Amino acid sequence: MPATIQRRNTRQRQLVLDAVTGRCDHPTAEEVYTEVRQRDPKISRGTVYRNLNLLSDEGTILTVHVPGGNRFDLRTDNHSHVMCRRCGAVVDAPVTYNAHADKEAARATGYVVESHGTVFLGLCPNCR
Amino acid sequence: MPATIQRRNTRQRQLVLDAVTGRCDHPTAEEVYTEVRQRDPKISRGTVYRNLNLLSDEGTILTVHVPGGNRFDLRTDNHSHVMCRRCGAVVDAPVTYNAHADKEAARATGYVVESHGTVFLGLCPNCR
DNA sequence: TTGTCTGCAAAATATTTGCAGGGAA
DNA sequence: TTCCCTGCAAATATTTTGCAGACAA
Repeated sequence: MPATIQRRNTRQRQLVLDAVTGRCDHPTAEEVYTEVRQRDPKISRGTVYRNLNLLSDEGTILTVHVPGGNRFDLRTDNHSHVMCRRCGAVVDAPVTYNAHADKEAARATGYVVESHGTVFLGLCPNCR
Repeated sequence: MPATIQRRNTRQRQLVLDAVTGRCDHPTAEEVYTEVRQRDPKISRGTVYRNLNLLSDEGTILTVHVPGGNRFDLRTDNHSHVMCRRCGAVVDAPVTYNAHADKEAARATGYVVESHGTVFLGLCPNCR
C-alpha cells in the first residue's frame, strides 16, 4: 500500500486553482486554459487538465458533469446546477440537497450510494 | 417556420432502436454500434450516432449524461440513475421524481426550468 | 420522382499520456 | 538530491459532418 503522494505547490497549479476560484460561471477546461494562458503564455493544456483532475480528486474543486462536457466549480459542498439548453450557461442552484434520496436509491438498487448530482435543464433569462 | 421533417423508417434506424430497447444496461454509443454491427456489419458509426441523436430528439429514447460520456435509455419518463464509480455500470433508480424541485430552482435562479436529471454515484454490488 | 438516409472518410472536439528536462522541498 | 511536475507532442476517445449514391414513400 503506497503512502499518499507528496504534492508540491507549483506556480501552474496555483494559476489553475485561481482561475477556477476567481470566477463563478463554472468554466470548462478550455476556458480555464485560456484564462491561465493570459497569466502564463507557456502553460500547456496537459498541465491544465492534469491539475484540474488533481484538484478535483483531492476535493479542492468540484467537477460538474453536464451535457456537452465537464465544468469546474469552486464550491465543493453538495449542491445542484442549472444549465441553459440554448447557450450552455451553468449557475449554482440553491436547492435543498436531499440526503434522504441517497438512502432511497441505495435501498432500491443495492448500490452503496455516496452522493448524487442534479442538473436542471431549461432556459436562462437571456435565452428565454 | 419549416414544417416537421418527414421521417423514414429505415432498417438501420430500427436496428439502433432495437439495440437500445433490447437491453437494460444503458449502453454507450459505442456499445450500441458494436451490437448493431452483429446484425449488419455494414452499418457505420455515423449512422448510429445520427440515429441515436434523432431518436433522442424526438423523445423515443433518452440520453443520460453521466461522467465518462453519454448513455442511452429506453425509458423516457423522468427518472434517476445510479452509476458505479469503479466499473461505470448504470442502472435505473426508482426514486420519486421531485417536480417541486424544478419550481424551487426556477425561483432561485431566474431560469425557466423544464426538467432535471439526477445521477447517484457509488459502488455497485460487485465492486463494493 | 422527391428528398431523407446511408456508408465512408475526414474533421472537429475533448482529454490523456510518454518522455526528457525543470524545479520544489 | 529526490522525485513530482511541466511543456511538448503524439495518442486516444468521442462525436460530427461533407459528399455522392441508395432507398423509403
